[in-house]
Amino acid sequence: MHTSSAVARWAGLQVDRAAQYRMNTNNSSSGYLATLNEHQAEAVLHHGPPLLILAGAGSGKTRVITVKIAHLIQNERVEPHSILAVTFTNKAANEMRTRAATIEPAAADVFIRTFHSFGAWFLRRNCQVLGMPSGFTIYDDDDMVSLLRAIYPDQPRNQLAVFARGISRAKDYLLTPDDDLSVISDDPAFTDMYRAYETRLRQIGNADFGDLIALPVRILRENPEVSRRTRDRFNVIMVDEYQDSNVAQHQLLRELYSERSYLCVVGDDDQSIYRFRGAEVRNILAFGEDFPGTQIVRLEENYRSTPSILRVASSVVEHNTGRLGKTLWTQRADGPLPVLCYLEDQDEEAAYCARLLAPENFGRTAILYRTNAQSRLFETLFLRSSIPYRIVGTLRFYEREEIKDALAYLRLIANPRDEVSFRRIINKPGRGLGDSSVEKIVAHLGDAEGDLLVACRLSRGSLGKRQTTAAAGFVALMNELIETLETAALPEFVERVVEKSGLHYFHEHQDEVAGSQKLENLEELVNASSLYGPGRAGLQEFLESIELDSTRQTDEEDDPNRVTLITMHNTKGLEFDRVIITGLEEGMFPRGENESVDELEEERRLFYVAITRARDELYLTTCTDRIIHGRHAVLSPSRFLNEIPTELIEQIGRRPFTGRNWYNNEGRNGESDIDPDIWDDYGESGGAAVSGDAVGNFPAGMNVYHDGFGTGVVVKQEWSTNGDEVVFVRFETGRTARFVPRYTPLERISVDE
DNA sequence: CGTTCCATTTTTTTT
DNA sequence: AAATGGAACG
Repeated sequence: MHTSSAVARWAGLQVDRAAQYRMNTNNSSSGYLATLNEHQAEAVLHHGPPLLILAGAGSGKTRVITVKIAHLIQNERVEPHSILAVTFTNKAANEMRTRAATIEPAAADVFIRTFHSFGAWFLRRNCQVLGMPSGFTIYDDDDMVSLLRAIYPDQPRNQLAVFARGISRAKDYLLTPDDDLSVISDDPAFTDMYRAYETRLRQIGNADFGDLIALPVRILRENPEVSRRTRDRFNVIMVDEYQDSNVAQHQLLRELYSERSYLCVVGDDDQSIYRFRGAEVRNILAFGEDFPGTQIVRLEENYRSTPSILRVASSVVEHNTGRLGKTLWTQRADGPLPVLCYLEDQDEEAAYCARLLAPENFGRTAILYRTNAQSRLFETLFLRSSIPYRIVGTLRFYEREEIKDALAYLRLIANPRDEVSFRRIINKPGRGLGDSSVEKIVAHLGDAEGDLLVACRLSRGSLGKRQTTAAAGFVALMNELIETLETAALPEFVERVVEKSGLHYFHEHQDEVAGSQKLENLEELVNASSLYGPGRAGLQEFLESIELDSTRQTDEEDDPNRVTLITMHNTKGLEFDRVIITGLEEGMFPRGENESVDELEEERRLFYVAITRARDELYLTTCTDRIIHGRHAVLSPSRFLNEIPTELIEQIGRRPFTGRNWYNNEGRNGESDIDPDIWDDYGESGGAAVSGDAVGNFPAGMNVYHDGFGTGVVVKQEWSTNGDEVVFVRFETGRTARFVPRYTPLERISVDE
C-alpha cells in the first residue's frame, strides 16, 4: 500500500536477482543499478564528499536510499550497524527498514530511526554527563502545558499553550533562556517562563521533544570523548526529507559528521511543509556552506504521476518564489484530466466522494484534507454506507483520556519525580485529594528530592486526617504496583495497574452510563504492552515507543481494500492511484485569514505535496457552505484553484462568483464579510431598529425561508445607498446573514405558533 | 471537597 | 461541535 506497485514489483524482482548474485557471484548490486536511471545511479554510486540529492516528488528517492544502503553493505563493505539512516516520521522509518531489508537482508542491522528516536536513544546512554537520570520519560506538547500550569496555576490554559509553543520553537533553534529570545516571543515574561519551565523539567528529570535533539547537541559539543565515540560509531549518515529539518537537527548532524564519515541527505525544497515546527528550508538551500565540498545530484524524472497531474502540480508551485526550481518530467502516457468539483456543502462533498468509490477502488483511493477534524463527516457517511476506510495518523489512540490516565500511572512508576503525571492521577479516580491537598504535597518536594511518593509521606502533618489517609493509601498502592513491576510480566503488570488504580472500576461504570468503550481501550493498552519485556527496562521501552509514536501501531485486520482518510501532512512520502483533495476553500486551505507570504507559500507547498501523491486520477473539491465551530460559514474557492489554468482541469458544477456570493453580496470596501457579532446585537434588541420610515417587502420581525439556510426571522431592515432593500436575517441555525432580496431568493412565510 | 452547569473560546499541520 | 474555565451548589 505504501509502496507503488511499480516499485514493489521492482523490489520483488530484485530479491530474486540479488539471491542469484549471492549464489553465483560475490555479492554485487550491479543488478540494481541496471534499473536505475542515470542520476539515480550516480547518487547510489557516489562516495567521498557530502552528497545532497535534490529529489522531486515521485522521483524514486526512497528507492535510491534503500539501494544505496544495499550497495554500501555489499560493495563498499560498510558494516550495517555503522550506517545511520534518519527519517522524520515513524512511518517513513518503517517503510525504509522494510524496503532496505527486502533488497539486502543484512540491512536489518542498519540504524534506521527518526530524528527524535535517535535523540532518545543517544540521550538514554549519555545523559549521565548532564546529571540526568536515564529513566526519563518524554513529555509531549500536552505535558508541557500541564507542567507550565503547575508552575503558573493562574494562567489560562490557552495562554500557556502559546508559551509552550514558544519554548518548543526556542528549542528547535537551540535557544536557551540565556539567549536572545526576541525572535521567538516579544512577551517580556517569556524568558522567565522558559527558565522556570526548564528548571522544573530538569528537577523532574524528564525530557520534552525539543530536548531529544537539543540535549544531544549539547552533550556532543561539551564532551569530546562522547563526541569521538559517536562519530566513530557511524561511518555513514543518511537523512531523508531534509527540507523539514530544523536548526537543532541540522546542528546535530554537524556534530555527528566528521571528515571520515560519509554524509548523504535527500530533500525537496518544494515539499517543505513543517516550517511551523521550526523546519528551515535554509538548511537545504545552504547545505553546501555548512558541509564544504558538497556535491549535488538532481532527480527530476517522475515515476509516479501522469503528465496531466504533474502539469497541475507545477502550475501551482510555480507561484512560489524563493525555490531552487526544478522541472519534473515523466515518460508516462497522458491520463485523464484532473477534476475540480464545486459543491454546495460538506455533506455533498462527502456524498460526492462516496459516489467516486466502488469496491474495486477502495484500496486505491485516498481522501485528503487539511485538518483532522474534517475526517468526521467522511467517517460518519462511510460507516452508514458500509464503505471500508482507514484513518491514518489522526487516531491518536494514546491521547484518549483513559489511556493517558493509565499511562500517567505507568510513568509515575517509571519516574517517581514525574509531577505532571502525579497531578494527573493523584485524584483520578477520586480519593478526596483536591487542589489544595496537592499543593500541600507538592510543597514538600524540596525535602523529598523531588520524589512525589516521599512528598506524600512528608506531608502527613500538613494534611487533614482524611487526606492523610488517602495519601497514605495512594503511596501504598504505588509501592504495591512497583513490586508487581519487578515480579510480573509487563502486560500482567499493566493490567494490575489498570485494575488496582481503580481506573478499571471507574470506567466500567462510565461505560455503562455513557455507552463508551473505554474499558476496551484499556484492554488494548494491556495488549500493546505484551511486545515488551518485564521490569523497568521493559516499561521504559514501552513508554518510549508510545511517546515517540502516538498513533496506534496495531496493524489489526489489515484489509488493504479500504479507503484512506488522511491529512495532507501525513501523506508525505506516500502515493495512491486516486487522490481526492477536499475542503479547498479560502479559510480552510489556505488556512487562516491574514497569513504572511511565507505561511501562504508553505500552504501552497502542502497543496503541491497533496497533488503529487496521485498516480492516475486526481479530484479536487470545494464547498460554498461549511459548518465551522458549529456555525455556517460562506466560503469562496481556494485561491490555489485560481492558479490552475482552466485548460488543465475539468470543472464540474457551478463556480460561485469570485470572492463573494449571491446571498452575501455587495461587500463594503471590498470586504465581503460582516462581523456576525454586530447582527447578534440586533437580534438581542428584538430586531426593532429600523432606520427611516419606509416599509419594504421584508420588515423586521417577518419570518422568511431561504433555500440554503432554512427558516429565519428578519432582525433588521434598511436601505442601501442605491435604494436597494437590505435585510438581516437570523436563522434557526443561529447564523445571521445579510441579504439584498432583489438578488436573493428569499421567501416570506407565516409561522403557526 | 467535588460535582455540575453555564458561558466562552477555538492556529492547524507532527515529532 | 467540543472543550475549557469559572461560578454556584451540594
